[in-house]
Amino acid sequence: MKFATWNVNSLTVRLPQVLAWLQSNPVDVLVLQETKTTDDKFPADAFSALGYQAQWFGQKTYNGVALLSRASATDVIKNIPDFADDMARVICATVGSTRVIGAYFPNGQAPGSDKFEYKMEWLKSLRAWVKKELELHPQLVLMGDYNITFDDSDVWDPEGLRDQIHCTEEERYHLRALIALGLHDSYRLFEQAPKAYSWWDYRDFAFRRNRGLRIDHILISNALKPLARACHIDLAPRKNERPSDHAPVVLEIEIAA
DNA sequence: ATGCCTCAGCTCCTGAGA
Repeated sequence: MKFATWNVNSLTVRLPQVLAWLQSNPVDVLVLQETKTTDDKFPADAFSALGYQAQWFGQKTYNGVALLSRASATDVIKNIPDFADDMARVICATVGSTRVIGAYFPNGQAPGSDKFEYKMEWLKSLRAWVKKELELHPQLVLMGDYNITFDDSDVWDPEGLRDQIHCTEEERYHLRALIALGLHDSYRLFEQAPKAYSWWDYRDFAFRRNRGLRIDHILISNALKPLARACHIDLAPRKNERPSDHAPVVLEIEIAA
């Protein structure tokens, strides 16, 4: 099976690119972030025409997530249970034998800000919930736009961005705490080229200069780790004419679809 | 440069993203 995550920065703008990408990359599960559209406008028919079922959870202007799958998705959860949130950030479902969580982690804006505080609270609640999900579902994939780098190797300018948003010790603590639940950064299970990123600022020719961050991750549980076969970031969509600022991340894993 | 680009919306400016 192949699992992928992509922050599309408006599904309205990016729908043709997502459909084209799925046709050349027929993954089994794709989770989307920043759909930025209300549920009544979600283009479910366009995905079903390509053979994908969809689960979606959106809102006006900001946030919004979706889970596309070839096989049917069951036991769907939207947002973190027991965490009151007016932002649409999480979609979770069982696909085949695997529990899949797609998440759009809060940005956090700046250390010390109210939004940073919200990010910390959200991360704490996410972890408590994922812990329970792992107990119920040993085969689990947690993927999405984490808005956190693991370490300097995920950052184009580690010195210049030290302690800046996405690179603070507090954020990285929460990321390591997720790992400590029994999860693995599937990207680093394989040899990767240096300076590999999943997001580049729209400004200042950042993509052309490869000034980016690796903030989109696919974490897999202990039970799935020995089955992982490959993980890569697909740079092709970032070269499109009107690209998202994020690139998709794809995991290949030896489970029957 | 509290700048640079992109997107949504009470749209010709502003807030937010990362």
